[in-house]
Amino acid sequence: MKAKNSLNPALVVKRAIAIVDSDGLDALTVRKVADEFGVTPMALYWHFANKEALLASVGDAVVADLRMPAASLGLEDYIREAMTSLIDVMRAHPSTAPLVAQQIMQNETGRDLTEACLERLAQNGFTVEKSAAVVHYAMQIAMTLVSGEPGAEIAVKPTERQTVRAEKLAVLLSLPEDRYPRLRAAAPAMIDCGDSDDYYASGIDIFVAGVMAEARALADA
Amino acid sequence: MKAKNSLNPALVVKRAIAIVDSDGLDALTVRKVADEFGVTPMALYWHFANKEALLASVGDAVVADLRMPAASLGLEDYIREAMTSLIDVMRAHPSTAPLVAQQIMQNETGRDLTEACLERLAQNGFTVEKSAAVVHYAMQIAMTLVSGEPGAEIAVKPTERQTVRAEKLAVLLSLPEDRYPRLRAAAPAMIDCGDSDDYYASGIDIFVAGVMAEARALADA
DNA sequence: ACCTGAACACCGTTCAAGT
DNA sequence: ACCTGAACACCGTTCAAGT
Repeated sequence: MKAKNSLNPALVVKRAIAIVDSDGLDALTVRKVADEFGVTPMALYWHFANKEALLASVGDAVVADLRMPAASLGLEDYIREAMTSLIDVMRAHPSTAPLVAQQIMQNETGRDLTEACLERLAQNGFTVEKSAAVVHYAMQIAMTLVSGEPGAEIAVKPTERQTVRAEKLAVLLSLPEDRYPRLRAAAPAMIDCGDSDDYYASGIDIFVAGVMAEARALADA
Repeated sequence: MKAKNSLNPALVVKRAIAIVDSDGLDALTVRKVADEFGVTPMALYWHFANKEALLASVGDAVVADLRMPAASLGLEDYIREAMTSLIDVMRAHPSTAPLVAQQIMQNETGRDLTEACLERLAQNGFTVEKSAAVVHYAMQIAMTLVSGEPGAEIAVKPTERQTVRAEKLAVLLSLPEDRYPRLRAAAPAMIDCGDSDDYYASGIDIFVAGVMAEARALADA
């Protein structure tokens, strides 16, 4: 017989994050969470309206660690810091990245960050539409960088990642050398990005440089 | 009684794409496809090893329309054309974007496009690692731009999109004006990007500008 | 207020059998 | 070669009932 009040939303979310971290997002089922608490699946429905609500709570919990960049920063550094902050939060629990992206506007810090970015973009000549687009790109790109990190294979269980990587590499290396010399040479780098920090820094650099190019174009007009 | 040979991979994939287009990727189930052919779910397993293989075939079928940019183009225009080509292919069947991204290297045109991009990046001083990263970013960003197009709501059935959009807008407009003036002003643009072509052109511009900034940095070194 | 138990309508997939 | 039929191990979720 289980004690009452053994369940509460915060505890459930914590367990859910642990499951997602170890086995991927698809492994997060209502029944599995319930099992780990030694409780009936339906017990969770007292604390969450449905699975969607649980997923939203997971996203919100991960977003909670989001930090605001220093308010004194100019456009370029602010965008860079905002992206870095977002990515850092997602990297802590990579498989939750899609949930974080979906939940960010429901979170106070997420909204404050968005507002601050929109403010800086407006100050630099971006129209409302352009600003909205840039903020949207930033969130989406942060998510894909994390979800699609080569070598991380977020959708696959950690135990099987090595195998999946090896298979992918073998496929690329089986291509004819005369037709795909660059692809074969780049194969290891495409399957595993090597240094994660470099991978993210490079991605952020490209995005920030792109936004600044747009800013210059607007300033010239 | 059903006629034999009523099923073949090409027909099944065509039906699958139709289902995904009208009801989203989650609506694509083995049972639903079978139903539409008036056939047992297990009939599909003669033509496809499993659902994963069916999804791969769907991705491959959509990638098939990918076109190669003119070989004479320089780095900037080539990257732009490659991105545009990828995005155009995905926009034809937006909900399949993740499948396309996953399948692109299994497709001949996809590999040729990748090889050509890697070649041009190498000619412009990009290291193997940097080239691999840029190509990877391009694919991932193309996918998120399409999957995350504001107003498209790929995961939601077309009939419910209007409602979902209205709810999202209401949430943003309920925020306090003194704290979130920019967010409120940008709300309509964030929920619906208005002109899709502008949205994609702007996203491509930012990415290409970012890559060219990197190219200049490498040329200076 | 908080959880159980049985049931329902779904999944993908196996395995043996039909034609 | 191509498909059926029954079965299995999963899902999320409803609804009524227990304490």
